[in-house]
Amino acid sequence: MAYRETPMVTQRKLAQKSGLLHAAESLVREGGFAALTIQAVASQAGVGVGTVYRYFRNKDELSTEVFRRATIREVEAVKAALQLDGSVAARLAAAAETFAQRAFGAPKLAWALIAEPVDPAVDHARLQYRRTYSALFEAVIAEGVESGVLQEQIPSLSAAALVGAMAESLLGPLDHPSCNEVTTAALRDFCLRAVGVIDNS
Amino acid sequence: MAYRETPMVTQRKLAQKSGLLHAAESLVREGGFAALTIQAVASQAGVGVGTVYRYFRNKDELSTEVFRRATIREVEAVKAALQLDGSVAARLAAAAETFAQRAFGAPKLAWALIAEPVDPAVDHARLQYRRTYSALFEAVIAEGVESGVLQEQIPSLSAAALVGAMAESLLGPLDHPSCNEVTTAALRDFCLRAVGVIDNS
DNA sequence: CAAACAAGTGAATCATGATTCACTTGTTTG
DNA sequence: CAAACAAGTGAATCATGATTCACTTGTTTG
Repeated sequence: MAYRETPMVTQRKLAQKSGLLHAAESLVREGGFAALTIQAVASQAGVGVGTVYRYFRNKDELSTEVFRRATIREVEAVKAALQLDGSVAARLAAAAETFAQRAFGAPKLAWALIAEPVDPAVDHARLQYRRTYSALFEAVIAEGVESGVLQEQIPSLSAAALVGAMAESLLGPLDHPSCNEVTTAALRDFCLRAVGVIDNS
Repeated sequence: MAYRETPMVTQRKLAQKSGLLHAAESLVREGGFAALTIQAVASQAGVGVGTVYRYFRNKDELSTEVFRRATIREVEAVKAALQLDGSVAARLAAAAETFAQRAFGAPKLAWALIAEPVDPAVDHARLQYRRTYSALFEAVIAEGVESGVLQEQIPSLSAAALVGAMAESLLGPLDHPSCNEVTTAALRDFCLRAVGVIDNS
């Protein structure tokens, strides 16, 4: 009879892979993607380097996966804010605040995801997710323009600009942590003005 | 009597260095910083690799210098626009338009300067120049806030956000070149709204 | 011209991590 | 238990460009 993987082994393999991903993410949280070497992941996870290659085809696959998982959490949080009940302006405000607050909650990780120089493969994933963010904002901006609560504009361009503004404006505050509340509010206000909220009070 | 460099030799050395920088920049214009290898620079300039090391301590010094020279041209153009006669709004509009139009004039170079994944040394220079841009905008925004033609805001944050918005929003258009005029105008309008131009017409 | 020096050369070496692979250890089945 | 297989191992190898250095060529001076 042939060898067949038992549930126990399957379980262990899943745990091992997830352990490697956790080890990798914790390295990135501490030292950015520069700290993510196969050696470091292996020793952090308490296995040999060869073992890492049983779970990931190569380093790009591992780093990209770490990036993807961390970024998806952020995207989902922003997405949830944009889908809250409320006016277009209120939802955009919530999204900007969510993005900023979460970044301040894990500054090094935020920096790694947003701006650290990384391998081309990870950078490619970064561009993809910028487009994902952009698409989320674009939909809400388009809705606002159509319903007349935002000024006339090209939603796709405004959305990309918004993503750029949110990312770049946090770079300074992220490593000179001043008053996060004030920064968050200022960024939110910048975004609201930028999309031209029509105030009919 | 000791050997002493004659003016002719000094001349030739200056020309050689400038030739190497030209060769390097033309490589970047074509293929970004990824195309900037010492081998390529040497063969493009028609010299041996060893010669490159007589003019630049190492690769970082060369790439950083190429980046610096190209970026300074852009910074100066934006600076000039911001120092034009005219209202705060008009100057900010001119700056955004200048930035966009120049980017469309040399898309690959713009991409290399703005967003290409590069060595840490070049990336460090990039961060520096983002701060330079930011400082230019910050001064004008602060002026606008003080004179009451812009809404209340934190000039340093708004300035950084503006720089991020300009950079990010062009990334898409730069490689799917659509109608540059429309994009430029839309970016300008975004920036003007973002800084809260108070319209007292 | 020849001594003294600097510029130019490119094959060989180095540096940094990723990746491999021959081997060991653990699991499954009859 | 032993055959059949997969997981785990880490020292050795590889890949990619940067960098060096022993040597050649050109320049300057008396």
